[in-house]
Amino acid sequence: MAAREIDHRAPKPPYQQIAADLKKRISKGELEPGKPVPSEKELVELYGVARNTVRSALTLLRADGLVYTVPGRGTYVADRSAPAADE
Amino acid sequence: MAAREIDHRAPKPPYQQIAADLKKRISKGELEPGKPVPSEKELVELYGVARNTVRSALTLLRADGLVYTVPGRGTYVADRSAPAADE
DNA sequence: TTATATTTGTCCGTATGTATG
DNA sequence: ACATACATACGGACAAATATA
Repeated sequence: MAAREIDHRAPKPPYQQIAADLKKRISKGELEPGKPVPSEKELVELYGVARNTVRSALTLLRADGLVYTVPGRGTYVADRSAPAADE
Repeated sequence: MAAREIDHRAPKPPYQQIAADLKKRISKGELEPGKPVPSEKELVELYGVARNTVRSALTLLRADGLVYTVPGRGTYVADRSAPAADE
């Protein structure tokens, strides 16, 4: 998988572009429920941004309930049948 | 107002301690709805942490709908009658 | 138990951009 | 143009959780 392009001069900041890209990959089924999203380190290399930027993107996906994270293990695509609204 | 103490060795990380402290001050009425929370710069000096740490705390309060932020102006205590669940 | 590797969690310092007044 | 305040990003560091050897 080639590096995915991030436009640092686009109106949308990189962390939002990355979040949108990952959302698309999830909705397309490229990233399947229960399976891990690439590690932060891999996403850093994939998008060519800093780790904090990747983490900001993942924070958005978590807020949307699209993924969940297990410390020390990784971040996984959430199961649609278990929506995480709030609480 | 003396510096508010943050325990860097406590189980809760500083940004959570700060969020909890600000929540308490809001619930006590020390920080009133519609009125500004201290600026990030002031919170940095008050708690003796980095700006990013203060911002992490404010992000939690925003997620709880307790405060809202206006770029270039400041962060304000939300009005309880207008709860911001999501969207 | 200890050690090591991987991954996420937290924090710091700094730089630059955007919005407001 | 300037000052203030928040937004985003970079890079680096160490801690904590997990898994494996």
